Amino acid sequence: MSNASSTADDILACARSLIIAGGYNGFSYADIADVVGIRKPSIHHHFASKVDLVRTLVARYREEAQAGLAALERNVADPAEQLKSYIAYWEACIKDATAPFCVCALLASELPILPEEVALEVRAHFRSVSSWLASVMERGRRQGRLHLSGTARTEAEGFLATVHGAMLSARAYGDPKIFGTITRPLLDRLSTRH
Amino acid sequence: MSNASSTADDILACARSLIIAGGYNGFSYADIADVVGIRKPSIHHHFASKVDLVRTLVARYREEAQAGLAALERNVADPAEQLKSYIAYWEACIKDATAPFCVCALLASELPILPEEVALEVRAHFRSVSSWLASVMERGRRQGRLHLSGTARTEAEGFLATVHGAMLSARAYGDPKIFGTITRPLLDRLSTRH
DNA sequence: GCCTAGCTACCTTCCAGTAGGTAGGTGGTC
DNA sequence: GACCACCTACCTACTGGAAGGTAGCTAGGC
Repeated sequence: MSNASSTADDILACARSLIIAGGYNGFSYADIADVVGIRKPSIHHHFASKVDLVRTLVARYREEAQAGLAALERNVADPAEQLKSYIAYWEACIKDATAPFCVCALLASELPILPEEVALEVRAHFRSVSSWLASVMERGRRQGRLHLSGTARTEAEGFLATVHGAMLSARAYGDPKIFGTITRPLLDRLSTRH
Repeated sequence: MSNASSTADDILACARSLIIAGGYNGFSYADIADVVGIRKPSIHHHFASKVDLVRTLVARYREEAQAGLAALERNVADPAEQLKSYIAYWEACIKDATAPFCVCALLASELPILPEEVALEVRAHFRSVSSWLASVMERGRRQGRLHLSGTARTEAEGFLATVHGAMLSARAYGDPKIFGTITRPLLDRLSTRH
């Protein structure tokens, strides 16, 4: 194992950024081949089909996301600070434009035409992020660190939706700052010291 | 004029629902031809190119949206009720599944790979809806009918983002009810009688 | 006689995917 | 250590089909 065959990783990384730009039908094997510096059919050596490639890509994205949230749980004690860090992460992604959109949020918008195997992964991502958010909300309320208007679940869904919408607005306006403009009041409203 | 040539309208309507399902690259002329009951090249008689078709489609969508908002201004006096009606409109769209997503919100997610002519229309839609929302927020505050935490502009952007995110969540969970679950607290928070 | 709204037939380009080959490396066995 | 079997990671050449689009025809209406 170790840092073995980086080509497969390069293909995944390239496909990820192409999906972030234009979704499942927004890129081709030829696009990847050009960037990675490999011939088109060689991609099939690493991933049997496009569905296989994207399913793997989303599965890995989900692993990274889970790992990121787990790290947040370990390193940040306060629920309010956890939400702030989550927002700050995306704010940084959008600002430096490396990955200015959640892969699963983008794919979710195309769900009706997505291959079922990919769709399953995308739906699972929404469930796991929203249930993490709900657990943060619940803990924040118990500890008196977050002020919830409704149930933890409702607050979590509203939070996630606003973050996704803020990504979309940042893209639509071509202005990274709008993400912060939208999410800051969201955090303010939840934090107890208002 | 009058109810002339419905074929062009049929093509636009069909393309619209296909775009709502999977975005700009999620449909082809062949798909439209199948549904409309026409041969593929006949579409070119009505729309010179795919870009032309989609640009026309989005322009018409924008006109309808503007007309809808104007009707809301005419028929509903109270700003809080205007927001409620706006939400109710989308809730109905999502529930009966005829057009469960905003055309421009979906296209906005693919902005980086959209033809420039289409991208311009999409960006314009965001600006006009958000400026309408801002004017409703401002009026609501002046009339003491809406309780804003920040500026009218900020509230409008947050409102729009949450609505878009709620559409996405409804799609991701395959559950129309989640749209209401997310947007109801949004309205409650803004309405003065909380 | 011209316009409208279709049609068939065709073009080029691109798409994901396949077939079959090669160069270089690894491990096993006599 | 020579030979062999097998593997990985690519390659070239190609296929069938779908993409958007073009050329040129025809039937019917004002």
